[in-house]
Amino acid sequence: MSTLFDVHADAPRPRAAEGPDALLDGLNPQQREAVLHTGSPLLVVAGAGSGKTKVLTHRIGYLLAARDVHPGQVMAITFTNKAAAEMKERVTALVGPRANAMWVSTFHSMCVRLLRREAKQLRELLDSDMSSSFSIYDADDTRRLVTLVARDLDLDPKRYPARTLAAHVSNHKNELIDPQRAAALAAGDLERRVAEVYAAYQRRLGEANALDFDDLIMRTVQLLQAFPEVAEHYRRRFRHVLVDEYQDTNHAQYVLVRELVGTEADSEVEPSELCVVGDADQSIYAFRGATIRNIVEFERDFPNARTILLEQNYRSTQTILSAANAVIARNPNRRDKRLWTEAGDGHKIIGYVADNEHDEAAFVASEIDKLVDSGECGNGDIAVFYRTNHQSRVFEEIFIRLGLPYRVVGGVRFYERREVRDALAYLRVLANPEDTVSLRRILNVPKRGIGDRAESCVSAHAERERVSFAAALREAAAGRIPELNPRSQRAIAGFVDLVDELRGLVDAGEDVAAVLDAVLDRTGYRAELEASDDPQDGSRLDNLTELVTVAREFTEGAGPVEEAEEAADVPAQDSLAAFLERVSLVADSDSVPEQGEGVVTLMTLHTAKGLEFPVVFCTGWEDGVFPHLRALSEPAELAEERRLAYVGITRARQRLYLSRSLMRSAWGQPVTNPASRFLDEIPHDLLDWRRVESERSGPSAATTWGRRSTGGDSAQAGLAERGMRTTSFRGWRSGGEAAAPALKLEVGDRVNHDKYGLGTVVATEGSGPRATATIDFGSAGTIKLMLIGGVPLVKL
DNA sequence: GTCCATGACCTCTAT
DNA sequence: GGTCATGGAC
Repeated sequence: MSTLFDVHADAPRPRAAEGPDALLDGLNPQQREAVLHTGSPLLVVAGAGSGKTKVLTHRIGYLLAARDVHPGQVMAITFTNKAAAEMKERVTALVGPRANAMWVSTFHSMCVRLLRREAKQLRELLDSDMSSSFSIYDADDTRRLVTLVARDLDLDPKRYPARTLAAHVSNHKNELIDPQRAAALAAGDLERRVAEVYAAYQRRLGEANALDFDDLIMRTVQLLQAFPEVAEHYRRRFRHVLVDEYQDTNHAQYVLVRELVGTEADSEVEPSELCVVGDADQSIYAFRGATIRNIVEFERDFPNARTILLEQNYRSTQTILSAANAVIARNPNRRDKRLWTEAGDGHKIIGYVADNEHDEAAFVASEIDKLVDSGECGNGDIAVFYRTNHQSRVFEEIFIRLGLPYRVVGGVRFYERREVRDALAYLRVLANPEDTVSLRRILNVPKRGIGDRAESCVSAHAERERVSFAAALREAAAGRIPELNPRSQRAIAGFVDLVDELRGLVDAGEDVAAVLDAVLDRTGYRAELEASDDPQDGSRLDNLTELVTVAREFTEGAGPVEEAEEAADVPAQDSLAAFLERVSLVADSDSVPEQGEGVVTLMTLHTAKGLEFPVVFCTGWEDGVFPHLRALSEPAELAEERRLAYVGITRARQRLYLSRSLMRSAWGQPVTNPASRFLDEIPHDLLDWRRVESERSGPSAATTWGRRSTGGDSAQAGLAERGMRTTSFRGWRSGGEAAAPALKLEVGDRVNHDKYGLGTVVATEGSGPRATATIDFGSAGTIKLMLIGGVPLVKL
């Protein structure tokens, strides 16, 4: 979690102090050309591991050091906070602290920043009372609001599930289609319904003073287009626009970039210099609207554009690159690109066929153990990848059992946990009283006697009187809704008073952590969890404590300082808004552990993009799992899965393991899957199969073996078609282990662990099968272990 | 109004 | 194997 709010302002000696040419040292000819290129739009096609971040940061450094560009004229856009923070840090290392005046941020936070600055125009554009403290709705909020809207429109939730409706609305927004045009374009029944929902949903968002993720981009584009003087202001200011991961942009983001840069036709201002970096082979977000078109057609979109290809790889061994090249070469219609390295062949790729997913996890665990024991690498050098989040479970189980420190990135995310969302909903209501979705979420949480009946009564009143839900709630509290029974009225009055009281704290200038703490206390939320005997509520409590800590770090940390230059943009009391914005826009990859943390990192292939590890275990190579079942029949989706394979393989620096399982349980049912077609696409001499068939299991193993041994032919066929997870969320997933605690420990007990040696118990938590102990093993570190059977630990 | 049993659908990936 | 929406009992 700490990486989230870290800002490293402390620069050693800026490289630029040695003169601008020092910024060109150590670059290969193509990289150097990309840094030096001046004037016309530039596309850097950067293969995996080809030093694209280096090019971006050195280019910015060179602009500042040699081309007399002021940092305030530079805007750099990425997709994750982590990437933005890294870029800022590296530029700072090159040119010193003046780099702080640059806008380096994600698409989404850049848009939030712009929209908050231009709140007046935004109000005009939306013709609503939208204030600069608008809420940001994520996928879950969006789904809830769509559910309300669909209910209002009397749509059958079976025929028109909220998820489907929300997905269609999202697609429209990514294509910059407004509700009117959606209605005009609608052909079938579904599309007409979607258009209706879209219109009503946008109206409700406006009333709630909220924007969803897609709106952040779409509204920014609309604002720049509707107010040319605003667009011109930004064009005059940002003479250099740089975009990372350009292959992941969707249509709206593409238009946004064009609006920011401007064209010759925008008479007054010369277009700004544009530099985009990307790799079509690593485009894996088509499902959320990203279109490869943007990178493929760059030269058509921006006449005079220059393209530079980076193919030399500085990350992996040639063996790994050859495997990656061979797989990606199967994709049709791609620009040929072959990664190469001077690093030599290195180790062979190790393959393993497991009997089931537990066997696969055990193999991974034992290999990790061997590698770490041999001293070849530490746990922090190792990553385990899988296609879908739920596959992490078996790895977690065995890692916990063995006391192997790990962290799962993503999955059931911290900010998606019920208790965390509840707490944040309170904060959002305090920051934005009109936030209907959040208001309705907390109305009866914890239970205070405001049931469905009372809620729909208030909601109906709001509709009838054409006032907001928040206003109707006040009416209700004042007894002006006759349909409401006195008991409900009292309960609502109590709730309104509670919220007012809490808002008083915000107005009095209390910091976010203090407000959050008060929320948890005065609502009784904390007390309810403390009183509960459900073991899950223990970790809920921990998560809330963690959230308070995050809030405190945010207040004390660099949050506001980082934006010193821009501080005047946002009213001071909006540290609350700033905090909410930050937690709304975090990405999974923002919480990837640092190598120094010494934990094995588990994550999906999607989250792995942009990262690298000395040792990579890529698991679940089975048709139906990876490539995913839903991609098998769809060539475009299969191509995207293949790019995902390419991404996974190219994350590895030294050692790569590929594994699959003959059998795995899905939805509680055992399923057998054939080998992934992508395995056959890897030249056989690059692979060293540690185990190919089951010695124990039955017929399915034989057929799978047969398929593997005729790999060459089927390839043709294929062508035709903080410590552990607990840093940010203490407590593990529920369910699973049934074993009783192997031993009872108390603080102060001395123990001996097979692997970590002697230690002292410093804390214990939970009971029964969930009992854990945090143990200080001295030089081996402080580690939290589950005390279930099988843990190699004895009490002394 | 709250609690609990049932069943659908599910998990693909995520700012 | 989990979550969430729904419906009936109290």
